[in-house]
Amino acid sequence: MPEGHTIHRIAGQHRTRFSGEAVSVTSPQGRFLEADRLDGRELKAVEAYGKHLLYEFDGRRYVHVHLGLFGKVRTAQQPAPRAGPTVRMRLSVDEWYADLVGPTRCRLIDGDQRSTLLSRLGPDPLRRSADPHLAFERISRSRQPIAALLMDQSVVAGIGNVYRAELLYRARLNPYRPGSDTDLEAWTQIWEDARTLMRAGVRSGRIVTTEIRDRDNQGRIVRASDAHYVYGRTGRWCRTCQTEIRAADLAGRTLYWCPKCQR
DNA sequence: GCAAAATGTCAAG
DNA sequence: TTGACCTTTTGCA
Repeated sequence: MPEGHTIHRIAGQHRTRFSGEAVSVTSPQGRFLEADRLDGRELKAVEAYGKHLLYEFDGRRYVHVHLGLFGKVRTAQQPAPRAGPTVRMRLSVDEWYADLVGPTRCRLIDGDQRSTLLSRLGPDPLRRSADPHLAFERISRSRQPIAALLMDQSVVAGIGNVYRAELLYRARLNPYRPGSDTDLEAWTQIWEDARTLMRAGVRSGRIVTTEIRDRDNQGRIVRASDAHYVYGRTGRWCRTCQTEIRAADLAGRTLYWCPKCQR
């Protein structure tokens, strides 16, 4: 499920498995009408920016994919099973196929539209060239709660509801503090923490923010409830201070925090 | 078997 | 601020 780490993970896999080849592009569901125009063309590159995924084909044409809340990509070895009516786009090469299901966006765009899209995104902690100061300029001048700013993709690209909650907890920051209360040192710490956690997310394919390993000594995947400090832990006890974890609605999304650790 | 919720975004009012 | 959109999974009868 999709925060920035998921998108970068998919981009990496698809770059390796599909780019540099002539790719069969189809829309079994029929709703990606432009699939025909790309079918059999060479895929030049695959890039992730925040939560956006871009497949570049000849002539600066791009498939822009956004998974939204429910979208998924399934990548596996051939032979591909018959595609059901929910598969918006299928990519196929000799060895691999990938099915895109339930995206909020899947459309063909040109270079100008790509530029417009990228211009609306803040720095992405998963991209080497990202400049955290661009985000700091927005945050330090805003009276919006820091929790809202971290979710604003034009401020920082790629952070979602889980990373937001966990980053604020790890920084011991109250989510309702105005952005303007954040000094550069505090922001730098959050940014570096985001890079660390999100890179680990790209590697493992899951969000683990607690100081545990992805797998225990027997190789079993740790329980999801053990992987987070506050996200999804409403009514349970804070690992650090035993206070009850709170949840509230902020701009239509559920915010989680520890009222004692994050004063 | 169905309702509700989920790691998201945008447009309408 | 609310509703629409897209799909799968979970929890409750």
